[in-house]
Amino acid sequence: MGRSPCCEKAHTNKGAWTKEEDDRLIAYIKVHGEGSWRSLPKAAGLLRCGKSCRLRWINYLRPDLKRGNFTEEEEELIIKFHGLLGNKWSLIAGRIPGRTDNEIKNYWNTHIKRKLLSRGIDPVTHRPLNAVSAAGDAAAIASVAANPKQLEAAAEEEKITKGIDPKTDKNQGQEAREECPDLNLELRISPPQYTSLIH
DNA sequence: AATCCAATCAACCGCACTTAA
DNA sequence: TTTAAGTGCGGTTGATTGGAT
Repeated sequence: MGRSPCCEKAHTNKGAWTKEEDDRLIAYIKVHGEGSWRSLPKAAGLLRCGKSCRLRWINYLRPDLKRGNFTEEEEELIIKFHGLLGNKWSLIAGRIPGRTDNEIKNYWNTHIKRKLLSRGIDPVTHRPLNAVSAAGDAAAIASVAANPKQLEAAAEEEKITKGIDPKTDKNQGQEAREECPDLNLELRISPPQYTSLIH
């Protein structure tokens, strides 16, 4: 038969959360803190699986979440970090305070992707869609050159953050190898008009 | 007024990765 | 060292909403 679900409990709620469930989850985490997601639902008296509780907390109930539309600045940051990191939504979210990976991913797929396409930019490679125009490339490269420090700093900080934790030492090299090699070759960002906003 | 259709986004699923035993 | 349990990520789905016909 089908693969067993993450929680084999038969009477487990799914779908949208009710106010009561939210309140229970918030109250429980206020007292006991985050984590131990698997045992949390039972302890908190919730008929949910741990994954569902974690997701609800991380993406919606956490008190440090920003609400409302993305600002121009946030959007530009997302585009830049996506150009740098690809679809590493949690890494991108780590650089945009108060925003979650899910939120950023949704926003990318519904708004930014479309916007880039309409500008003739490939949302995957961040390069011009059509025949590679030397002029277009030059402009894109120039706009990166306008603020390369910010991007470098982001990449560097990422490494440092991981490096501080001795447990992740082993993985660090691997990850760095995955993310950094083509940094300078493939990086493209949107038109120069935005660089003024960043400075 | 009724129906269709596209956009949005909260939530789910499967799997890769990490940690504990 | 191996293995099992736990956690987090990214892709995807589906209910809802709002605009168009």
